[in-house]
Amino acid sequence: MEIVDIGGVGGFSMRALGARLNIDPTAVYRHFRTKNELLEALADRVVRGDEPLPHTGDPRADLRETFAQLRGSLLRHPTLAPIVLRRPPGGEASWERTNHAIGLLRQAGLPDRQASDAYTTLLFYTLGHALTEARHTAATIARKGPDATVTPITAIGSSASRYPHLAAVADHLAADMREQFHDGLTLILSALAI
Amino acid sequence: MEIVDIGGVGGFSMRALGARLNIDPTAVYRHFRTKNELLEALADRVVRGDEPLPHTGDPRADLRETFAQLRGSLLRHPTLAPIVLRRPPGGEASWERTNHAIGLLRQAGLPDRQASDAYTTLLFYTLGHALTEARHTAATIARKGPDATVTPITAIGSSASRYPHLAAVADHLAADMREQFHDGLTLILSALAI
DNA sequence: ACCTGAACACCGTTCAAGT
DNA sequence: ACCTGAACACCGTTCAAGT
Repeated sequence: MEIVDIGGVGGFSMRALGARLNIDPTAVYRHFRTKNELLEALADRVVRGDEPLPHTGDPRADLRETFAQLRGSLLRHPTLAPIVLRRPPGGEASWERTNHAIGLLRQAGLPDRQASDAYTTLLFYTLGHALTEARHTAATIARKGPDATVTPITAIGSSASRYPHLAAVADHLAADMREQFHDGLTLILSALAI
Repeated sequence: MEIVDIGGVGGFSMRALGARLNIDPTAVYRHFRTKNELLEALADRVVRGDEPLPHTGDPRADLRETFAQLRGSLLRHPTLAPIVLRRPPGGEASWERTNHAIGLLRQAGLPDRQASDAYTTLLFYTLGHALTEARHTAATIARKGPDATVTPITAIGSSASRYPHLAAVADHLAADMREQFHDGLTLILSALAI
């Protein structure tokens, strides 16, 4: 995880891992069948995150919190985020979080079909949002090193005459993504009447 | 694009491209600075898609259509989908579609700030949804070859006792993803009062 | 049980040389 | 202007051999 956080997924190789562990690179194959399996184990740790799943008793608050946790964890390991999306469903931690979230939606009174749809919508929204933000963070780190301050997404550089609507809302598009994430979450939860 | 659609992004290499074109692999560097730049050009073609942007005059219908187009294009080139997400904003085709969609949201009466937020929400929802479906499609193709019928996502194999909520809605989670996509879109558009 | 080290079959990219 | 081909510095993975 250290190697990935510092050098990005691109900087992670079996040889780099071997060097970090003072071990022959091929020794890793005793513990993971392929490099991909190793990366997926890292991805599962990202989905789990550091904090315990929220249990305040308020489904709406807990739903906001679990998806905020997921977003936070993805942003803490930005270069790993695409792998979270790529890996097939089935990781231990992702099932844990899925089961918890669906439980909250059912607790909020949604019938099974709606709970399932709502979960899918919330998950995809969170993944898409976090990954786009993560992509930007990863690009900044790649350019300026791991300690660089991550600037807000730069305003659109394109000609205002070709893309007038885009130019009109450019300032808002560039605005704080954390706030945008929570606003979007609110939007979806209201639509669900939660 | 042919190489990528058949063998996946993993099967695409400068040497493979050279062989396909009966050309020395290094000749490609006369036309693209890096392999990544070449893949991003492909990703931009995926965002553009085959169909023209919808202009029926009904913002709600056009919004549904443009995001459905994007989803369709992503699913037609499933292994390229993660690259669409990874690349920084700025591709010609993606700006075209962004400008068009924001125009529709403004036409529907949303103020700039809300239009910006709504666009972000709709885009991330569509990307996340399509990419997860694409991931499944790509996995099926990798397992069974390019002509295999893509089966619906398999029901959860895990123990029902450990994840009771997940087991309860498993049938719905496994259901038709196209319908789920449109239901989610409806949910978000209603929340926007469009 | 775990690690080593040579080896295989690949990569992306650079650069001098050709036409 | 465009292509070639050798070369560089890497990859993931396998496998026989060691302890």
